[in-house]
Amino acid sequence: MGKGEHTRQAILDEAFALASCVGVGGLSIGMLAERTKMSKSGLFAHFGSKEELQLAVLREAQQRFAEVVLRPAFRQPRGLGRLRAIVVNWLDWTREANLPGGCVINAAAAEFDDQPGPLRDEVRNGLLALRRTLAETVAKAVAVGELRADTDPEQFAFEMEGIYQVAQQSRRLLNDPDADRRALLAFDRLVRDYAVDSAKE
Amino acid sequence: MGKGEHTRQAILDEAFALASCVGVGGLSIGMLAERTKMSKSGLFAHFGSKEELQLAVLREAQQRFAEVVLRPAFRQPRGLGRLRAIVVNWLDWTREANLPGGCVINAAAAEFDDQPGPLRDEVRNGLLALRRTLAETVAKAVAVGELRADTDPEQFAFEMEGIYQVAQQSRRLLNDPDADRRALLAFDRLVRDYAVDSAKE
DNA sequence: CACTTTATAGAACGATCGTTCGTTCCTGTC
DNA sequence: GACAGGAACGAACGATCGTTCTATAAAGTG
Repeated sequence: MGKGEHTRQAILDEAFALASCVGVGGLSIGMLAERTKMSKSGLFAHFGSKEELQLAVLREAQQRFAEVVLRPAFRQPRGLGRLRAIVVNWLDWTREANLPGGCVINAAAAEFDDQPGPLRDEVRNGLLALRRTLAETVAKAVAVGELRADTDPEQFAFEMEGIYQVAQQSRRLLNDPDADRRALLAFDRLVRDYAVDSAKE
Repeated sequence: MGKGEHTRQAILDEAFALASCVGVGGLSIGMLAERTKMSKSGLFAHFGSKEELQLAVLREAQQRFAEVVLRPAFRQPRGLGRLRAIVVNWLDWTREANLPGGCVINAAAAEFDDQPGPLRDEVRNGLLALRRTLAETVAKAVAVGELRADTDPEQFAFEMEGIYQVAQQSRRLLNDPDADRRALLAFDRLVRDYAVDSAKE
């Protein structure tokens, strides 16, 4: 629509990339104003408070995640193929989205996990929704007959999340070039354990 | 030795607990002085800079981790028993150590993973050392004959770290009461996959 | 007890924080 | 072309940041 929406989005883009480096809590209006070549007050007016800006960044992150990771994967037919597509997209969504400093969501999760308030609620709800989506996708793979009937979808989603997190840490902090390969290895082992083929124990 | 060492340790204790809640980057001299009932300058003199204080907190964390998690586990004979003891201690070391706000190390890892400097180096070296310790423990379980000879100790350590991270997130952010149970389930599955018994494919 | 070293306090520094206010500028409408 | 509304600015606010100084109080040593 108007011009306001446009600059607001431009601010959000920059805030998104900045938060990726310094964390959602590390965002500052001054720094952001400098980067966008705006005045502090002019920028501030678009959000009304710092917390609202941070919330907007978190919502932006979830939206991009859905676009970059989930949506393309959901074009695959239900089953293991779709599940694996999610993992593959997930592992490099920080490259796909503009995230020079790593996954904002995971960083925010560690940052706000014990600081009650709207920010914690936002990231919590987002991650709960992700777990639900993962579990449902697993359940469909069971329904399709590619995973064993006694598979626990939530446990499966739990372990997938773990694989993602350690992959991020290994790649970004430890500079492990094999992080993605290891993550896929772990995922394949997870799938193999629950696959119908190996049902004969 | 003298009194200086004593108050310095008292400051560090408080800083440790505080960092657990607000993160190592979120520490502030003023807040810490208030909590310890000291003057900002008096407290500051013990460290010389904020960064040095933060480094001291990270070193303290690693030391406590070694004391609370690794040392007791290493009283177990080498093999799967020792490995499992590490996991069990690890999963609730935030309760054992004084960490009201969760694992400082993981939070710092997410915080500094793309901010070069001594802080990043410290947490990186600590986590690398942990991976090494885990991998060595796995290797010993192989040597003892409890895990298959083709086990990749680094891959095993990689997956253990993932289990820990998702357990923390599930427990602290998502308030999942089953987090520890799920983590142990994942670990047992990991062990079963590499155990000599299941070598017959 | 005198003396030296160390530990702590207090005040102030410049910088930056988030936020508010009043004004100016731009944009689109009648 | 006058007018209205939203968008951006510049200046300033009080608070807090990390840090530096100087001075006082305490602890350790002969």
